[in-house]
Amino acid sequence: RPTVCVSDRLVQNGSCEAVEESLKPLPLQRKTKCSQEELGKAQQRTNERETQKMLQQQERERRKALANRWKAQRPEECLKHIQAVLDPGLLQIEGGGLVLTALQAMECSCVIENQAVPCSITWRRKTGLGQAEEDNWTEEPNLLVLVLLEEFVAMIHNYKQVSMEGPNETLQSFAANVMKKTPGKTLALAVVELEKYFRLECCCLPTVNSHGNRGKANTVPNLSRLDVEEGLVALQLQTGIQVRLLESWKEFADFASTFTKAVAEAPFKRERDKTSFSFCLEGDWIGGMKVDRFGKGLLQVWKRQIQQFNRVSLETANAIVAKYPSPLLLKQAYDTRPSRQERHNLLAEIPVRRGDGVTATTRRVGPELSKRIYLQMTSHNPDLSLDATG
Amino acid sequence: QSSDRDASPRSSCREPRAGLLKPQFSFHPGNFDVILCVDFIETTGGPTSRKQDLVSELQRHNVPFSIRKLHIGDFLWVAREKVLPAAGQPQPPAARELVLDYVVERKRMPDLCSSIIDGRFREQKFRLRQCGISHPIYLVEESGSAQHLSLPEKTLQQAMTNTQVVDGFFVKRTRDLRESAAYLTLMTRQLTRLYEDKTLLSCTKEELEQERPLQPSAGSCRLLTFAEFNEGAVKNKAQTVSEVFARQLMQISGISGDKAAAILERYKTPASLLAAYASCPTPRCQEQLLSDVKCGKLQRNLGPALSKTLAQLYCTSGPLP
DNA sequence: GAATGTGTGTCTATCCA
DNA sequence: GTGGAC
DNA sequence: GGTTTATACACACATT
Repeated sequence: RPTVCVSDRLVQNGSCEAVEESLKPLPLQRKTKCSQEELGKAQQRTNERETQKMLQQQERERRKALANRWKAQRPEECLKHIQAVLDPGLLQIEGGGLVLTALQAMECSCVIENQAVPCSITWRRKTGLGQAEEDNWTEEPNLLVLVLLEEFVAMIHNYKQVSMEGPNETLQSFAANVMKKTPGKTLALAVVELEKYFRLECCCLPTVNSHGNRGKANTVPNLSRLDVEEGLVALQLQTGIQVRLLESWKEFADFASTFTKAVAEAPFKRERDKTSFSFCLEGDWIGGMKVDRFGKGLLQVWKRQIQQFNRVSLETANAIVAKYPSPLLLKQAYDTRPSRQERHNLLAEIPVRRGDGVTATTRRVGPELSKRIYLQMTSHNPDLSLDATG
Repeated sequence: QSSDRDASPRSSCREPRAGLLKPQFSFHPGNFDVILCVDFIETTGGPTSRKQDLVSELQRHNVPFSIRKLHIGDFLWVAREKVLPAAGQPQPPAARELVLDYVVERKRMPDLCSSIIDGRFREQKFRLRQCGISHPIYLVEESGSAQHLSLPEKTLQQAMTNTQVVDGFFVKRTRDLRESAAYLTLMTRQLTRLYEDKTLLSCTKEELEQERPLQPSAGSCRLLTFAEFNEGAVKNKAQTVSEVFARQLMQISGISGDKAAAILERYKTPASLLAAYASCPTPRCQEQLLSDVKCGKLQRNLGPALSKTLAQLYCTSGPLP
């Protein structure tokens, strides 16, 4: 199907049906016994009003709750409903405290908990459904993991040594383990002070170590930046995971803050993208025409409405609007044409003057555009394709 | 190494048209090469420019590449079938090409700035998201981001992280053009390894949109022909009545996407709206017809002012002011 | 939305009869 | 508890 | 006669 974003908009109407339901039982009753009838009427009115009030209040409260939840996702307030969850391992690293400081400087709450993944950050959002104070949070589908420099270097090195297919951990296996522990989450990695490692690797002699398998065995000699890039590209192509290389802990703190903001604003932006028309962002899109309270400018609006069709030049729109200076006049013209062919070609022969003076060539609107405009003005099928060759 | 026919800048930039009409074909392992495609703009900034450095770097790394006019993205990779020269034919038949599932948008910091300001940034991301390629990549060159750009450093970092977190794009940061070339080189090599053992099936965009069950780990994958991809990124898509109606509504100031959608929710077509206006017993009723249409977030009234303006537009029998 | 600031208009709230 | 406010 | 208070709050639109 064509790329229209008229797509899935929320249809949020629960109130109308209920109201109509309550208004239904109102048939007239014959007068037989005055007192009873009066009583019944009164009862009916009372019940009716009670029902209406109840439903109205329920709907109003529901709408307010929904509105508040939507407001909570706006860029300005969304951070206030977010809490960042830091693994204590982060704070035990030198410079890890900067992350806590940076996050606390933002207007989001911040807690330290043991995470399933060491040195990771996750985020929670207040649902807003909680009438009881606090405690209902939903996990955001994001996970940011700080990879210790030594482990990162080791994993790059292990990937380089394709010969040894032992238990040596690579970025891929590391990522796989992380995602196994946190199903359904989008993983992002960060590494700090890799450049410092390279500088030390150059200046100082390579510290040759026994090939200890597990992590803490440190710097592997002769790791080049190319090796790192190789490993990163491999990780990208095999898992789609991206690794942020940072020069300092300050940069990591800034990145964590930026990342937090992005996570907080993500639902808002995604919802907007869903429920907005794609053509608003098209490069040649022009904003609405200003029109005063008595209709000055509506002719320009009408002309620009004609230009919303594909392949309509300014001159063509001018010609059509000159012939039919309002939508209603065009519709009435269609109504007075008895045959379908006449309606299709109503605008086809309208002359369109192109160019200036000597080079002026006069053509016509043409049957193709004429038909498209006819279909647009008269069809009751919203999904009808105007460009279909039928 | 395998220097491509199109690798020389002076060689022809013909774009293979084969494949558009062919319903389906496939490449089998060993019968195709992976080639990096470079957008024409990335190499022709003029002789005074340093754009040729990229070509030099790619040539220095023996990267098989081809320079073309890409209608979206700056780099991508195609699998080109190996064609055997037919007997007596000076030129082998036109090689068919399938575009791999990765596309790169290169952005230098000044470009990123201007893109964000004039709104092209969002538009590009939208087009990349639905161009038919599953893995868009933003290649950002932060050439000493300390430079005074028209936007603060913090803003740009936020934009890049948003692209990663919100849009789900892969964001590769690079220090300069040389590192970018190195990245493209590595990508080319590893993509070659990734795809060389797979069976590549040609596929249309429509088929791809309904289901793409094959992830890059499967033994085969369905890919667009380069011709369909590149043409599809520029051609005007078919319009529907409701889409054009929404665009028409938004021609008047004050009618935004949410407002137009709310109106469309009640009257999905110009005909139905005109019919509703015709059913109104009084002009007063016409003015208020859309006044209580619930708009946007949750059910905010369109209001009497816009309702009246719309009534004027669609109910005025004589010429419009 | 990049981020922030500016003006149109509705919306919510009172007070009071 | 409704509805207007100049 | 036929519009309407007063404040807050959005939204559409315009700028560094």
